[in-house]
Order: sequence, then C-alpha cells, then structure tokens
Amino acid sequence: MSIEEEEQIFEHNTKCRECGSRNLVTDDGRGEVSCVDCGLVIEENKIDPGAEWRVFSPEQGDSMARTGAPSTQLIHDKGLSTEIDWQNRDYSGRALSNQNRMQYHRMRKWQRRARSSNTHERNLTTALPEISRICSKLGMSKSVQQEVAVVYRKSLERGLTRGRSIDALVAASIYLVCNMNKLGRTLDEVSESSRVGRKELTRCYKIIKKELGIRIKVNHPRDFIQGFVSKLGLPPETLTKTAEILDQAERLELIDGKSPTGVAAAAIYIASHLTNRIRTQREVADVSSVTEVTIRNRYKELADALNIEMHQK
DNA sequence: AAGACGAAAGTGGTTGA
DNA sequence: TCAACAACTTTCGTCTT
Repeated sequence: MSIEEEEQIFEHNTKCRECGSRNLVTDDGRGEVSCVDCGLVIEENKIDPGAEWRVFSPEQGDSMARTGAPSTQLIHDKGLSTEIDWQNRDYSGRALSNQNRMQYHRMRKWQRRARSSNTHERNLTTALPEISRICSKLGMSKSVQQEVAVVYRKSLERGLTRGRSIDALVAASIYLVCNMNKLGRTLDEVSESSRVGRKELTRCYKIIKKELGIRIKVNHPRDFIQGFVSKLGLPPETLTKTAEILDQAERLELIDGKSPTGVAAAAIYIASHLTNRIRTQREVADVSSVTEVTIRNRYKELADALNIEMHQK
C-alpha cells in the first residue's frame, strides 16, 4: 500500500466528511462516531468494547470476565496479535518433525511480516518501547504512559514523524503529557533521560501541540513543589509551608510572568529556612534547574512582600 | 571555606510594528 | 521579519558566617 493510499484512509477516518472538522467524539455505548461541529454521525454500529452484561460490584465484574490481557496502547498492535513461540516443540514439549518445523518456520516468517507490515507499525515498534523506557526512568505511572502512547500515535498519524527523529517525537510527547497532567517534570529532566537536546525537544513539543490542537494552561509553581521538596529530602511540613508562601504570593500577584520553577524554588528555599530544615541556594537550584541568582531574585521579592525575616538559626 | 550577594554581560523567547 | 524587551543565565569579585 502506498503512502498516499494510507493517508487517504486516515483522512477518511478522522475528518468529518461534511464540514471537514477534526473534532470527532466517540460514544462507545451507542457505537457512534460523530462530528462535534456539525453533528454528523460518521460511523455507526461500531463494536462496543465494553462487556455486554451489567455488574453490581467489582468482584462480580472480575468473575464474569472471560477475556485475556487488556488491550494496551503500549504495544504497537495493542497486544492483540498472535505470538508464535520460537521453540520447535509441540504443546507437550516433544520436538517437531522436520516437515512441521519447516511449516512453523514459514509461519513465523509471515507472522513477522504481517505484524510490521507498514511504516506506521514499524515506527511504533521502536517508539513504544522507548516511551516505556523513558517514562519508567522518570517514574511515571502506566496510565500516563498509555496517554503518551496515544499522543504519539496521533502525531504519527498526522505524519509529524517525517524528517524528525523518533526519539525526539517520543520525548516531546512525554513532555506534553506531563504538562497536560501537571506532573511537574521539567524540560531538562525529560531531555536528560532521553538523549534529545533541549532545542530539538522544544521544537517538536511545539509542533505536536500545534498540530494536535492541544491547549495547555501555563504551569503553576505549585505543580513543581512536590517533586522538588522530595528530591531535597524535606519533610511534609516544609511542603505545607511552601504552599502557604505560594498562596500569599499569588494573592500579591508576584507569580505571573516569572518562571514557575524559579518561584517554586524560591518558595522552597524560604520554607526550608522557616521550618529549620535549611537547604542552600545551590542545593535548591540543582533540583529545580534554575540558577542561584534566580532564586535570590525571587526570594528577595517574596520575602520583602510577605515581610519574612530570614535570619534565624 | 562555604554560602550568600549583586553587578554586568549574554541568551532565548515573546511581542508588536 | 525585525527590533525592543523582560526574564533568566553565566560569570566573577566581594562580603558574611
């Protein structure tokens, strides 16, 4: 199948054929895909992936299930393909006859070809493990990984991979999902765990964001303090104090226009002093990827505005 | 000696003509 | 597309504990 044909099919599936809008919603219960903008029902009688029975408790749901592993976004064919074992043994462990061996060899061959038959699939076979790898490195949950995989699949379908490295797109998807969910991972953290440079990462990040029409609210310092505080080995009370400082700062409008990480770092620095668990500017700067200078500037502002005296032992 | 301070020059990103 | 601009960084000499 040529690239053009593939794209045509994709176009058909994701655009409203009436008004061309890409805002489509799926209603699994009714088995419909419809257009948000003009209301046209694009697909009907789709298969409802849910169970056909009703359950009244989670236990009951489990006991009635008759399916295998859940479909997952993290395997390129969503975990739905058949695996053919490489060992030339039958079900009872006996070696296969020569003729059968040849047959299985051919089956495996076609199996491999069928599984990675087109460019998208081939791309995903390298991209998805990479997503898992980086996400685990950054300590992100499986459900978030799934979300990353969805974003990546979408960008792949939009043809955003062409001329860009898979690694970069993967990293950008991860960073995007972090921001969408306010997970408080910095650009640097993602960049470091993915051998993709900052510049390339931001470039791809913007492209995906734009192409997929994802809007992201500006980060708030609050999103970062949890992570920073734990990296500094500070107790919960310091975290609470930090949050208080940010609340006050917000009321005094000291936050807008400043880098959220900088403000977060400064608030933590102050809180660490107020709760007698002092961390140096250097230490705070390291975990928050801002410089000491920025912390100084921010914390001066904050301390002045909030009338906080910093010099106590 | 380590940490904090602040001046000065440089960088990358946003805004508005 | 370009210049102006604010926020932030880098660097470095000085002060404080």
